[in-house]
Amino acid sequence: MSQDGTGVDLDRSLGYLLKEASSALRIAMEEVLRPLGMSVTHYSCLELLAQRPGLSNSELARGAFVTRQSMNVLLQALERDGYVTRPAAAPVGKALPARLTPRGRRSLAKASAAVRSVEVRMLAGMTEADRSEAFRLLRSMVHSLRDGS
Amino acid sequence: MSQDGTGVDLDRSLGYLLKEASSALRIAMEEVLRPLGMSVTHYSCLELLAQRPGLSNSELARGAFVTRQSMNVLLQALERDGYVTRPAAAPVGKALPARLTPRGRRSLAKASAAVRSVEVRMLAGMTEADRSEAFRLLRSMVHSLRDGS
DNA sequence: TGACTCATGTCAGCATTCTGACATACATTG
DNA sequence: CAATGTATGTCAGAATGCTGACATGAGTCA
Repeated sequence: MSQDGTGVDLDRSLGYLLKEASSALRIAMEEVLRPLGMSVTHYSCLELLAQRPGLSNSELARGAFVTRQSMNVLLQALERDGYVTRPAAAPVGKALPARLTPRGRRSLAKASAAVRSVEVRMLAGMTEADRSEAFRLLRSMVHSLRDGS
Repeated sequence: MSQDGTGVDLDRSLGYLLKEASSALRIAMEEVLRPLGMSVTHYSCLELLAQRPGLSNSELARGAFVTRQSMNVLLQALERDGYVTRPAAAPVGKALPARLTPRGRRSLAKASAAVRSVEVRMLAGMTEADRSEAFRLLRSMVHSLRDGS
């Protein structure tokens, strides 16, 4: 509530609002994924593999915004439980291309529907033009942040 | 890259882009806060207390988007290290109003400057109108997500 | 007043993610 | 060819956050 001129005013900070939105989205996703026994990262991994079969552990990590070490832990569990398969040896380099098993695909189907409903809810009240604007603005922020100082 | 009609297309998903932007912001903030020995939640707590002195543990937790249990751990450490003070007994109810010590304020000053530079960088390339739009759109998403299905 | 509901602080245990480190595979460059 | 730089998979340990649980204080309502 205060305004001392030197601090970051949270109520006017786009960064704070961005974190708030992201937090709300994460909570909503966890809510619908919990009944399926799936975490957000878990779902992200399966969704990435469905859209881009053959992604490596490191690529999946970047796509899910976690470290490759974290993704490795998850991938090993998914492999052990039969949702994902990886070849024993790398066809090239060290990267092991991962693929969904039929079981993984079935598991993803339910989760994907649940997540889609969250996204639909999030977009409620926004026009098509709004969504385009949101895309443009978020892309701009990502780009500026990635560019380094 | 694929388009099977049933899945969520990550390249066109506003939710995915929101997560990407939030991740980029978090990484950028961690980068500038690390030299100060401060985590994002740590900084958030101090910033909240600077702007709204007397916030309770639970209120700080909501403001920093963590559970009150997590904030409690942090708050106890901050209290132990002399960045924050809380009265021994609650003036009303069980809520203990926390306040920054001079040391806490000094520590925050550097962090706040660092974080401000990140936000400035994120906003580079956006017009004033863009920022207003971004506010409106993000607020709309938060509101829709909070409203429940 | 007594029963109920809700918010809070806090403890304990668990899950997830991160940082640090190492070996390996490929590309680039001298 | 040898040296270097970059990317990868993986192991180990530490940090961080979460869920579950309990007791306490305040408000509501019959």
